[in-house]
Amino acid sequence: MVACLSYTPDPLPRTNPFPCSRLQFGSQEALLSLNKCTNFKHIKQIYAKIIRHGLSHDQLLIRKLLRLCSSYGKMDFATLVFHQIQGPLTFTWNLMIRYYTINGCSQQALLLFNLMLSQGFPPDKFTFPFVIKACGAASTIDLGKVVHGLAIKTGFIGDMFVLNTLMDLYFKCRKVDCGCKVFEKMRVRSVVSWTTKISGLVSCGELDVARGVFEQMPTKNVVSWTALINGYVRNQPEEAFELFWRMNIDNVRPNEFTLVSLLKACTEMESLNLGRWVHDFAHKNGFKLGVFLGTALIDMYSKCGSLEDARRVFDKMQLKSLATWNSMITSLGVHGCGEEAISLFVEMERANVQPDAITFVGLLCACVQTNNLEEGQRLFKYMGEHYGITPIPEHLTCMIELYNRAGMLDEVCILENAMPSEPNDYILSALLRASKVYGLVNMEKFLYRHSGKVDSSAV
DNA sequence: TGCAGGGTCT
Repeated sequence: MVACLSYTPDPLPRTNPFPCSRLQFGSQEALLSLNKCTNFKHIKQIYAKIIRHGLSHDQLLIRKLLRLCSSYGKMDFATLVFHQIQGPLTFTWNLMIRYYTINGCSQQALLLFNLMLSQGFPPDKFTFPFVIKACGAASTIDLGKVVHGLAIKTGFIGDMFVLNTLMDLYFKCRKVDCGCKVFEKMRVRSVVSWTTKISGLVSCGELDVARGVFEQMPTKNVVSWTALINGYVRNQPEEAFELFWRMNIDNVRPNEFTLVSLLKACTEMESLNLGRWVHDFAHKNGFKLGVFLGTALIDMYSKCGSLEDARRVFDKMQLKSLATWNSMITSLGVHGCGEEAISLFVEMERANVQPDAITFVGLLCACVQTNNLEEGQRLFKYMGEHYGITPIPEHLTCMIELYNRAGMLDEVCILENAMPSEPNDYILSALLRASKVYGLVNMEKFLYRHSGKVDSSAV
């Protein structure tokens, strides 16, 4: 968390180290160069040039640079650049807070806000939504309440963006009453205010209340329709489609978000025909096969039983995200195509896509499906040694299952070292299966050591 | 510079 802020870069020159340079490189040229940047190395070169030509005081230029660093996920370099600015404007502080949150560094965002205040830089109406979002991302409702108080004290609480973000924070932290209170106190409400309340209630499990709020909404747009549709996907997928038809009658055009929700509903219903209909609808209505829609289609086809269609979508996708690769690898694995799953993983590595823990869940599941202990052991080792990925319960469940099937219960016990303090139900089930089959006394002891939930009669 | 809805996991 403190990594970015405690990062101590080599000192950079604050003045032009090449005052006699004859090169013509002003702010305009620097901006043009930044606009043409295609890789991070290029950004660093331009920054060096900015320093050399004494342009580092130009905050417009620096903000552009920070935005590029953020888009490349290079927040360590952005931190270095930011701390070279003498007297950053509130605008620039705001952007840094926002970029930290976007890049998953919400703690750094909050630390930077604290630094901003302690150095006497005044927050403005833009600062608060960014900071409140950081509180939400860091799940710190207590700090969120402090920021709420500060927004009141500084007079920015009347801003609709601040109120909408606050409401969202309270709902995301399951403080339904506080979220509703913010909504009630709003003098003016936008479609975003209403939609924030609807989606907030839907995550808090208050679907009926959310429906009531939706019906009261003066103006509905595609986001509000999709928020409600999404609420029905898991437990009442048919109702999600009913709402979709109603939305069409109301002449609200669905977007990619809507179709992804519908595909999830198809998956819940295990309806390949309906899934094909959504795919066809997307095609006929000119939707591009983007990463979200494409990945949702792969998942739907796979879970509805058509691995061939899933693979066809995967091959057709021009742009693939990590989730896309993971979805296809998992699909191959659960359909018993273990070798193909591993081949696709090799292809993924060749494409320079960095795998994550979920990739290895898919791969290890593929090994379980095909009873391939040797490959499972190799991948489990490779995951840690090559990628530094720490095993999560899903990996351990697969490994226990593999060792269990091979009758290697001593190996199961070795996994104890990697076991979380409170193994989840999947792990306990896998261990129980192992214990039940082989009736090992040691296993019973092991289970008792890790959970008070297990009844000895079940073993 | 801003606020709402989406994909991969035993």
